[in-house]
Amino acid sequence: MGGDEAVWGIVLGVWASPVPELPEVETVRRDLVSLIAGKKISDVIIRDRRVLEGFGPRGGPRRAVRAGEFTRALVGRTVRDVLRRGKYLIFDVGEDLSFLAHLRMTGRLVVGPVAADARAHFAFEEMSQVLSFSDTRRFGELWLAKDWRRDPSIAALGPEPLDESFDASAWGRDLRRSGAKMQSALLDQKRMAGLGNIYVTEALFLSGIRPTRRARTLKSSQILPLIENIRRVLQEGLSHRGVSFRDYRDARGQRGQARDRLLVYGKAKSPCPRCNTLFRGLKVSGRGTVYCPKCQK
DNA sequence: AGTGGCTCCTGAGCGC
DNA sequence: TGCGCTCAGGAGCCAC
Repeated sequence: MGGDEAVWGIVLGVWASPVPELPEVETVRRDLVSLIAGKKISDVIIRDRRVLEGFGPRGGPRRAVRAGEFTRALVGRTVRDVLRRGKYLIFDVGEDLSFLAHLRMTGRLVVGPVAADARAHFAFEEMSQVLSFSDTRRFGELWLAKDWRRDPSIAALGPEPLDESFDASAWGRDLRRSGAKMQSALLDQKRMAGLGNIYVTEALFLSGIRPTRRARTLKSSQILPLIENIRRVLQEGLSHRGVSFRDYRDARGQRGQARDRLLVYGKAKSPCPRCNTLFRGLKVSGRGTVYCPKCQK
């Protein structure tokens, strides 16, 4: 961890530990397409088999994984493409098979020398560098799917906010029928895929909506601006290659620069740039958020 | 339907 | 200096 990050934690008065969201995962995806698309997998090393098991009820393993099954299924396959749905990465290795990755909180997928802390890594033919999956907190997962669109995690996801086909009016109607608080509503991956705490917090600030505001109390005139602001913060994150506080890195191991663009996230007790009122931090349904008590209603 | 609480895990902050 | 406690958080699942 770099010293500047520690200083930031102190300056902000909050130890923000954000995790990869849509812009960060999309940045990794784009990097991976240029780095490994078309490459043939020559070996898969699983150093920590829990990376394949995931978490089920009471934290137990979600899937039974036979030793070697994952490796045998993938060796000799070519990575045809790398796709993204929400915060999930999908490695297309054939009509009949994909492998999926979720970085959860601290996961990294980096192409380079084998990472010292890699839980797993993939080697490719005619390529000296490997794809390492490192993950300090070990919440991340890798798993196989015959048809990724039918994978239960993927199938449950809501629409992609940056898709051209995103149906704003249907989404708005659905949102305004929900009794959930806005912070929870936007974090719900079934309602919209890809948002996490950072971008939800930023989008609500830009929209003048309190995190605790009930979705069904929004005016219909607030829906389109909200969607525009969600898209704006996601695009801003994307164009600066994601927000790095502590753990996030792109697939080349580089930090993203979008942290400098954040207006509210992690800035509790700082003055609002619009009205100078001090931002307030609070928990909404177990999630930390920050808002301006004057600008956000 | 929404929420709270719990699980996985580890490192940072903090009280003493 | 260092130990032990608390907290954070994505997703899944359960209870209310």
